[in-house]
This record gives sequence, structure tokens and C-alpha cells, in this order.
Amino acid sequence: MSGYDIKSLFKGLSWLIDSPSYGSLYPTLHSLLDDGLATVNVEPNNSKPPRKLYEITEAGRRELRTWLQELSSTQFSIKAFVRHLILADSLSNDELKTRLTHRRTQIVDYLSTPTPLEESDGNPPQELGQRLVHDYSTAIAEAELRWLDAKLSALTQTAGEGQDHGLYSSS
Amino acid sequence: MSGYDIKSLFKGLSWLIDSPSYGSLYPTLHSLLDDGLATVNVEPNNSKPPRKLYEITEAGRRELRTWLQELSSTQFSIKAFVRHLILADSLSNDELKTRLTHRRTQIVDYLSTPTPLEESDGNPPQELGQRLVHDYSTAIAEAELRWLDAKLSALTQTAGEGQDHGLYSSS
DNA sequence: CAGAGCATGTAACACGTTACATGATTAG
DNA sequence: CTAATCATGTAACGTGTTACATGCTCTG
Repeated sequence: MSGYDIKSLFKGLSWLIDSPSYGSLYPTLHSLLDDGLATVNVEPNNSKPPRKLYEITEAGRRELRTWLQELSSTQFSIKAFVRHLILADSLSNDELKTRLTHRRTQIVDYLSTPTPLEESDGNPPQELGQRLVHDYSTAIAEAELRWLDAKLSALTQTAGEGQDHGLYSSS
Repeated sequence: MSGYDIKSLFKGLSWLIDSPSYGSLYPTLHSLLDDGLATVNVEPNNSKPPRKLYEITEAGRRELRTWLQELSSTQFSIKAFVRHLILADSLSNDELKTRLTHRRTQIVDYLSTPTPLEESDGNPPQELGQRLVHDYSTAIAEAELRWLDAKLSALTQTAGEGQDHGLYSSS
């Protein structure tokens, strides 16, 4: 993909996670080249600035794998999970299944932790906000749980299909 | 609340949105005092550092309102919406309803935009990640829509109840 | 008796955004 | 004809994190 393509992808997801600015995106791409983690293929684009199509190298893929491993073992955020999904192409069927299962565990844990419930006394000084957010957070978590279950069952039924991980077969 | 309390609140929400570090939280609280947007009430805490309980001033509440207005009219992100919910105490019944309705509109718009569907040709070079994320994003958006509808109907049924906005009456 | 939680705060550093620079093409 | 989209890039600036400093208390 080109820097522009990457930016577009994130822009479409910006309601869920932050989208990087070109000011950080382009320099990052340049440093990937310097480190040999990616290669470019410059494609002329009639009098417009040429499209620079980046591709990950083997070394890059190795780095990516360890980075994703780190991510999933230390971060629970939606941001981290979405990053994982975006990069699902780099994972094998089994790896993806492992990650989704791990995520499922985290969500279940989150949903089962009994709300801290702060403020002893007669409790409501002013905490409508807290309750609303907690409520919202729970609703989102439950939705994610259902989504994970659906994907996991699709992934398990068609065990070793390779290509599309059995997720989007027969439209 | 104290700086510590605020941090705890965000920590509990860190799976949804970023939690600020103390390194930015405390200085921010200090600058609110300088600007007269908040006041402190220092509460001794037997030999532990005293708890500094901050409270918003009238001027602060005015600033907050315009800030929230700005937020909701320019940002569509979950981050912005969660901020709004946390601060729901500062909004009147009608204001809250307006914001939720506005959010609902945004979600509906998002769900109705026909997926860009990039890559003309025979389309699938490698875009499992894109599809997965889109799928996930849609599932979350639909869950939020249902949540909004539930809250909005609760809010409308008990029109002008004041106190708890009619949201959490008779448990 | 060690580690987690309570509780506040500062300074160096890294990071990312904003604003700028450039310019053709296509859609309304 | 104007605005949006395509397409890349740099430098100054602002903001936020990381690491450090301090010290009591409760839990396992």
C-alpha cells in the first residue's frame, strides 16, 4: 500500500481508533525502509506525485510478529485489538484463533469483575456519568463477545482451509 | 474528585479510551486552579499525602459546556462520546437527549455508507484484515445504536424528572 | 516481608500534530 | 468555477509519557 492508502484505511476507522497524521506516517515509512523492514515500488502517476507502493520484507514480518505478540500479551484496549485485526493477513489460521480466544478471555474477565461501586455512604453524590459510561462500556463489551463467538465458531468449523481462514467462504 | 480518583476512573475505562498519565493529569489540574476553573479542598490523610479534592467552578462549568458542544459537533469518535458520557452530570435532561440523538444520527450515517470496497479487478489480493476490521467495526456500531435507542426511550418516557434524567429510576 | 495500592508531584525526553509547500484531476 | 480528492513531504511546535522522588498501609 501507499502512504495515502494507509491513511485512508485509518481514516475510515477513525471513529474507533486514532488516525495518524501524514506528519508521522511518511517519516515512519521512510524509517521502515532504512531499517530494511519494507521496500518501495515507485509507480509513475501522470504528472501527479508518483504512488509509492510499500511492501513488507521478511525481516519486517518477523518484527511484526513479535510486535503483535507483545501487543496482545500486554494490552487489552480496543486500539490494540483493532491493530491486530488489520494485520490479520500476517497471521496463520491457528495464530488468529489463539488471539481471538485470548481476547475472548479478556472480555469475559472484564465483564465478570464486580463494579468497584465507589462511594460508601448513601452513594449518589453525583455519579450519573460514571453509571452511564459503565453501562455503555458493558454493552460494547457484550457485543464484542458475541462477535468473537461468531468468528471463532466460523474459524473452528472449517479447520485448516488456509486462504481465508474459513471466515468469509461461500459469500 | 482527586487526581488519583480521576486516574482510577480512566484506568477502568482504558480498554475503551486512553488513560492520561499522572505526568499530564496533575499539571492540568494545577492549571485549572490558575485559570479559576476549579477549586481545591485539601483533606488531611493520616501521614499519607493529603487528598486534594477538586471541584469545578461556575466559570469552569461554562467552559466545559462550550467544550462539550465543540466536541460533539466536530468529533465522531468513541473517545469523544465517552468523554461526553462521563461528563453527563453537567448536562440538563434535554441537552443529554440532544447529544444522544445526535450521536444516533452519526452512527446511522456510518452504518449506511456503502463500504468503499476498494480494489477493482478481481478484488482479493490480500485484504482479510480490512474485511475483519470492517466487520468488527459494524458490529460495535450496531451495538451502540441499540444502546442509544434503549437510553433514549428511557429518557423520553420520563420526560422532566430532573435528578437522574429518568435513566436509572426504580432499579 | 514483599508487593500492591494509596497519594502527590517534577523534569527530561519522545512523539505526534499542525501548518506549510506544491500541483494535477475530477466531480458538482 | 470551486471544492474535494489524489499524492508526497518537512519543520516547528505542542503535548504527553517515562522515569524519578517519597513514604505509609494493607494484603497474601
